[in-house]
Amino acid sequence: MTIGPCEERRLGPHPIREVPLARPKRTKESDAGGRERLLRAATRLFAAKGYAATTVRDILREAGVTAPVLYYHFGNKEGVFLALAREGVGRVEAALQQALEREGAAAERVRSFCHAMAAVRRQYVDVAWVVDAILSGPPEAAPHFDFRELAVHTVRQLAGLIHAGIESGEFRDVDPLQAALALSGAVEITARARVYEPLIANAEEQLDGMLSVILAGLARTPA
Amino acid sequence: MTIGPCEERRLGPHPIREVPLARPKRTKESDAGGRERLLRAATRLFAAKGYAATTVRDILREAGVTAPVLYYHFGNKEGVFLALAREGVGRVEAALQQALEREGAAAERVRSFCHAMAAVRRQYVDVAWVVDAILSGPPEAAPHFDFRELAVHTVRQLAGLIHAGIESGEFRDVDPLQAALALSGAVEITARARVYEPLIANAEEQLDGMLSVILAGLARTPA
DNA sequence: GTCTATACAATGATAGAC
DNA sequence: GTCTATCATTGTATAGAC
Repeated sequence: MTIGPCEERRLGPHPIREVPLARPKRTKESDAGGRERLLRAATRLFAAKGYAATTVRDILREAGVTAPVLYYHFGNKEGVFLALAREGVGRVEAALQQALEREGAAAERVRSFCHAMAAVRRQYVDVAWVVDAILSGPPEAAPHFDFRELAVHTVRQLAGLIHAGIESGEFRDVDPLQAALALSGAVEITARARVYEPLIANAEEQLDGMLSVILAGLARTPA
Repeated sequence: MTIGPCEERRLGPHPIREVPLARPKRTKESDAGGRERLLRAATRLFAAKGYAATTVRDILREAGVTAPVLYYHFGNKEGVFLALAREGVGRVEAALQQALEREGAAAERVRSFCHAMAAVRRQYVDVAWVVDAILSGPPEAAPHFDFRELAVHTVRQLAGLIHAGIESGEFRDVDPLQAALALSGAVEITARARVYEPLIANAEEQLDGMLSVILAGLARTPA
């Protein structure tokens, strides 16, 4: 392999050019106050480009407000993210709690819990991976935020459902945690459906198929 | 809920302070040339902080070289990432090809393929999700790189193994693709073991357990 | 192939008026 | 609560010597 200077396209300093920041485009019908608008804009942008790659100016332009509005409500860029993450976690918890309260056979309860996980994860994948990314490394420049706790708690709840199914004799005597992790894996794949795009036409349907495969392995009576 | 100014810690401009860039710390025993050193440093940093949050200066300091070395070899920051991603993909392909060539019962072949996937994913999770993140959004500031193709190809290979198991009568007549996706999910969970830390003591062992659960659902003869 | 020195745009954040 | 104007710092990238 030859060694030599890289000949690929060289760019001038800072390739990402921005439209000259003119008057923020606040359309007449836009309703919500600055706080809400900022939160929504930030969610869209963090999702599309990630936390670090999204600049404060990006958020301002997208929200149609000016800098002091952001700093007034959230203190700084990190504050925007934290507010947004907290809100997201709240909704996830609510959705899962609701799914947990459903009645029925263990297999059905597991199924609807997993679908709820997938739905909520699909809605917040992007926020999720941003938080995750921030958490995974060393604590440098990292907004401290407990997202792992939510993930772990969710798997535990799922394991609880499986444990109940074993107790009732509906499931074989497997390790509930391992089964719960396997099911979470299916949910995870669904949430990342974009990556497997050519393989997954209908994510919800595909998830149901995966759940069937795994639940067959849990059932006491062979399929 | 009251609305008011955010009172959380305000920071001066640019909280992340850098040590005044002095002479790069190139220890005497450091062997490799600039190219290798840069690649290794960038991998570590992208892994810890993500692509966007890692600055060229970070990479230079970590590698112990100066700016022109980077621009000579890779053209720009993106070039460093692409070089590193290409190298990673190459290794993944090699590892999986090797696992694919193993002989034995279908269940065993599936198992070792999944373990290879996990091993290689665990080694490159960070690069993987950086690429993934870059790919998922709209094509803004996105180095064009085909990582999805690798993921899809891998699932297809796994589905092939399962299909063979069905043909030979070892597995039930399930949808090979759904089974392959479910197995990929287990691998994915293992690769993200950090997130589920309190639940996963030994990732490899846990993966084996998950595979057992799923393979039980595939087996023709009940467990 | 690697160094010193530096250009200059974009960044996060603030002051102070209204 | 929101605006205009602006700051200091960081960011990517280059010129030119060796």
